[in-house]
Amino acid sequence: MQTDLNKSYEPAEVERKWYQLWEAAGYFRADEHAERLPYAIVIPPPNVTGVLHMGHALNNTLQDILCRWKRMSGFEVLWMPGTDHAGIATQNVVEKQLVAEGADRHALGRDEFVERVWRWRAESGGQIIEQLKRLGASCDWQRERFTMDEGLSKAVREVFVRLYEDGLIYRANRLINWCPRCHTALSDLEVEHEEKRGHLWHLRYPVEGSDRFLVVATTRPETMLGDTAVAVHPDDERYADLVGQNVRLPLVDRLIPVIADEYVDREFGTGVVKITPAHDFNDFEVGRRHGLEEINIFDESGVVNAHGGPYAGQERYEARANVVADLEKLGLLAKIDDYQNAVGECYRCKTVIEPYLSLQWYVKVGPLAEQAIEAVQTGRTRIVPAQWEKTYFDWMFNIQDWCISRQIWWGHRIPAWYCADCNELTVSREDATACAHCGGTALRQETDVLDTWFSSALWPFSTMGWPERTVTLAKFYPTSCLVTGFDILFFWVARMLMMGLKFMDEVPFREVYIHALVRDAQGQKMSKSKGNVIDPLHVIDDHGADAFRFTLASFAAMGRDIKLSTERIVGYQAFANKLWNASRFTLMNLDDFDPAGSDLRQLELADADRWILTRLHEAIEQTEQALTGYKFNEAAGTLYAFTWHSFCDWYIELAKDDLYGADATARLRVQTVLYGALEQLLRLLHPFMPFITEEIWQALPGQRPAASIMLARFPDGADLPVDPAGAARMEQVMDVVRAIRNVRGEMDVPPGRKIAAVLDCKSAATAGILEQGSAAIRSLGKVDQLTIGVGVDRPEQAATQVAGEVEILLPLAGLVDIAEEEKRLAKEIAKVAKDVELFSNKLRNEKFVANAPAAVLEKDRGKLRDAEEKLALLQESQRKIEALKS
RNA sequence: GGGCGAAUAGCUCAGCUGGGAGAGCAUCGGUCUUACAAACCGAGGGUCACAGGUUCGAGCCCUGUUUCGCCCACCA
Repeated sequence: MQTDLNKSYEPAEVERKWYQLWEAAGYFRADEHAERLPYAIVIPPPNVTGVLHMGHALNNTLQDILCRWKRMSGFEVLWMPGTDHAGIATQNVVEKQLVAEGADRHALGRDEFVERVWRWRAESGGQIIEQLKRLGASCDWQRERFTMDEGLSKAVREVFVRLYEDGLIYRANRLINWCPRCHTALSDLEVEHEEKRGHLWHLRYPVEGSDRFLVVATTRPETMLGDTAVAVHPDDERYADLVGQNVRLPLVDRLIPVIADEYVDREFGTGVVKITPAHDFNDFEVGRRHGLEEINIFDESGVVNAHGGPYAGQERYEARANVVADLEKLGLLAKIDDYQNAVGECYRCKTVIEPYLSLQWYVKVGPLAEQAIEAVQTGRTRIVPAQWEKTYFDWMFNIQDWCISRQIWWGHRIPAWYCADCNELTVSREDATACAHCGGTALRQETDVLDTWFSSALWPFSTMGWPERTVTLAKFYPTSCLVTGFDILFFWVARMLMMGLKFMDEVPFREVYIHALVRDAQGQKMSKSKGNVIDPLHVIDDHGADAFRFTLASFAAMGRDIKLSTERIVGYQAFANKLWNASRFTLMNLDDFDPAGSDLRQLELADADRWILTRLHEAIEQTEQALTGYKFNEAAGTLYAFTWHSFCDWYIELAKDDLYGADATARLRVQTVLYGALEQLLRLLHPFMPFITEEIWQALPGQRPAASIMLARFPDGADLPVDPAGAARMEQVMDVVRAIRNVRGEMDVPPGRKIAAVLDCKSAATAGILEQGSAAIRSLGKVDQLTIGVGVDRPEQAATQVAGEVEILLPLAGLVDIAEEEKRLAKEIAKVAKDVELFSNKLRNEKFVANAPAAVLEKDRGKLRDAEEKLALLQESQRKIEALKS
């Protein structure tokens, strides 16, 4: 007995070997000219700055499972990979480098800086691609794209210009979310609201020409420098007489009006609100309604500007402290309450957002959203699990125009040029050289770049060569499925739907599978910039990629959070090891076996064979079905249970008798079944555990139908001889073995100790079945003297157990003492008696009998019958034991 | 302020359209039985968060409550 497999499974070497081979052989490549039906997935492009974290690992494992499964199922599979330029995140990374070198981007200048970012990318960007390969991702790497590629940039310009020409892109001077650290505008989505402890300051504003004060409540006292009104509710009688009058704004000594506006909540605070149109979204609206001046008191770093008078030059929090102190000195600080409210933060750097008045570019999303809503409503794109459709609709129905301009340097520069001569705007696909309006050549390009998500939104078609009408697009668009986390449902999924429908007249994907997020121990979302990531590469190093992938697949069912446990990974590592050893066993016994010379379907099978093949058939069907419904955990569970508990625990053990016996025909039969079952099992497992399955598959004897398991066909249950009756017979034999083991275990009979057993059957048929399975009963039950029959001679002193139609009698002589058996019987009887009680009560219930479906009734009646019979037999034994004792 | 999710064995979690509560790990007992001690055999362990309701029957459906988490939102 020998095998090519090492004594223990060493993932590192195996993984490296096969991945290299697969890639070199071109097995990941998609052929757009192929006849086969297409199956396409575009990868959610990780940030080029990214390092593989648990979220990526889960996301890409699931995609790889789908791709490998579909590839094996006969589809032409395109898994399109690539990375995202991640404007702000990447700029931040390079800026930090510059700072470390004692430089900054402004000193470098724009062109130089952008050059530097490209260089950074060439040198250290995209390491995540290599990490995805460690995971086993079968992407078509030759097609790898980057959102700043020439082709994708062309797509971005085309889309921008077309949207502009359609009136769906416009500029507006509004209050936007400004990050004072990143120095750029952000979209609403890019602001994260964080509940924070703060204060509510009550400030007293003197009413002009009176000795009265109006007390306003604010969470941001420093913004009072930019107040241009004080507002009360129109129906608030307390202040009715003051509307139209002025208050004198302290510190800056400016007269501002008291206005009335519905926006004010009379119940909150004092019912008086200071209005700072340039630094608060509500106040901005109020200001526009009342024609108030908008005084911007900050510069782009959040430092008070010249409008802040004496506070000019102070950072906003410094100014806050000083304003409060100064007001207090003047006796104008009425009180300070503790207060908790949601503060907006930059999603990239967590700096508190400053509402900031500026001129920005917007996409008018209403018309685009309409189509995208309809596409999901009509099922042209299906979101799985469907609960997310509600979230999608809620957002889409209330969607706001999208601020797309960013004041950073790394990204797609907006293709718009300003004419110095006529002041008009030229928006152009090509770099403009002359004004489209006056022909002037004194043009200056817009310095803003586009939101990174603008280019991401085009990903499903820009990566396939759009705006050219490529063969790739014709073959693979719309894609089959998008696999992603819910955190980017709005950022990305919704926008891809809008852009796909607008520019391709077709949804970008037929299905969206939304999986849970992997969070850290605190339940915090893991993210690239937070630095709270756990390195999946360590997991792969320690436990192997296959075990890791299998773990992730098993976790995939969870609603929203996944807290990865090392224990589970260790458990699945043991599973990989189990598979490895079962394969070693099989191979050890196949040296004289040639698969070509023997066919499963031609064999005269034994019940054990029928049983394992029937179970395998079920496992195949269940796996297929689970994957179709994106129930990765169910598929993993099915495979785990079949492999370990059916194939290893039972079939391999059953096989040993025939493998080591004298009957050459029996040996060949079992070899054929072992080989066939294992070979199919490997293919079934391959999408989940690509490396170990390939390693074992390649070690199998004989000729295989494909050069790699990843090119082999996914198992088809129809190829297997299925025999439920044979399987059921085997189950009867197994029940007897279980019963014997149960008694042995309960009585602490050492596994090495052989015992005698008498099986008293109710029918000759049952006796016949057990006779067929007698070898299994002997070897698995560790029985040396076995008697099977109907109404056989019963030993005087015996431990009794009942399995279906069989009474199992294990002679006690010399085995254990009677007291032990008495205890065991009492326990067993109590258990069965509970069953009898349960079912007889149930069946005595007239309403139950009247209402329950016939099938349920029949089942319960059968269970009651079985329990009663079992109870009677056990009680009979109990009586005998009692008799013996006395 | 809306919306969503979670609550099941000591731990981490499954449980699909309602029909006698499951897995892995951990625990206890017995084993180095020639693929595997990363293993084998056996056992114990749950008022399915709480309170009502619908039903012959509820972990599952309905109502309410509590705790935790997330998303969205312009109440200073």
